[in-house]
Amino acid sequence: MQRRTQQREAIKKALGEAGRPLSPHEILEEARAHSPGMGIATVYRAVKQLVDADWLAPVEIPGEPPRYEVVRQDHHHHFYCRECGRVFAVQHCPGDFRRMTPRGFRLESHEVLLRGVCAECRKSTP
Amino acid sequence: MQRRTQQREAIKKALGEAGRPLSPHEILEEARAHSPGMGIATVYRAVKQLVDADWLAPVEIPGEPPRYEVVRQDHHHHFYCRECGRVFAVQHCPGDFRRMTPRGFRLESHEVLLRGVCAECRKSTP
DNA sequence: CGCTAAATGATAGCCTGCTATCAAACCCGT
DNA sequence: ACGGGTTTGATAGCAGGCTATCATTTAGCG
Repeated sequence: MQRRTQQREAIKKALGEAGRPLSPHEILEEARAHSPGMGIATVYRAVKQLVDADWLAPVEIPGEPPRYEVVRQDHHHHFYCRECGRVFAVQHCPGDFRRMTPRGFRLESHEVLLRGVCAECRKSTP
Repeated sequence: MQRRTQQREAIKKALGEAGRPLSPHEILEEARAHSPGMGIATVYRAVKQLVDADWLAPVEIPGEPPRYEVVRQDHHHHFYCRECGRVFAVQHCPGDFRRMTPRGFRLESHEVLLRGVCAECRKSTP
């Protein structure tokens, strides 16, 4: 059976507090604040379990390792900052993707990725 | 200076005739029809040159090797068939991404990826 | 407590996509 | 047709992200 370990708690805490999707390495860094000495293997193991348990959802970005965010009900998309590499959730999906789908194709889902510079990076590098 | 070789011509022909973005391995397969015995290294070399020359544009898909399509003027997006893995260009971008951008962020570009099953795969696997 | 199965950390290994290397083949101006 | 620099094909090597392995530590039931 599943045990409640210091490490897994630290990982869940890190993801919950971040408020944005984190990569495995970001998770490791944040979680080490609560549980020093944690190894990367533990992060990968915990992430796999949490995804299987529907507590985490992967956020895929081309050419980047996946980020993971705590699952939420609302439909939303993401913003990728090319300066710091951080990913943020954004609201307001402009639906209307049926019309884009070619005749005869079955549309099952869609992804929107915004790219640019986040507010924090705009300040530091104007 | 740049020579006009059978292989590079075959690669350009394959990409031009495909009418959709191709991965390096797809390019290799198609180009071998025109130039048997071609090696994968030649494909990677040609693709790099053609991208630099603005004749090809990469199409990035999370967790997949990039596809490459002949550059075109119109703004468009892509459809990924989960059955055959082929990528297709689609029209009708639902603009309106300013409204999605968080306050203070600078939006520079956006990507829309539709996922589902293409017409051909719908027929063969209903 | 004491025990046992679960979890951890370190690290070697795997996988995939891509690049470097180099001898052989080829393009093309002369 | 010649010759020299370009291109090619084969393959070894690299990089990054992830998984497997295994001795050690630990949670938590009894």
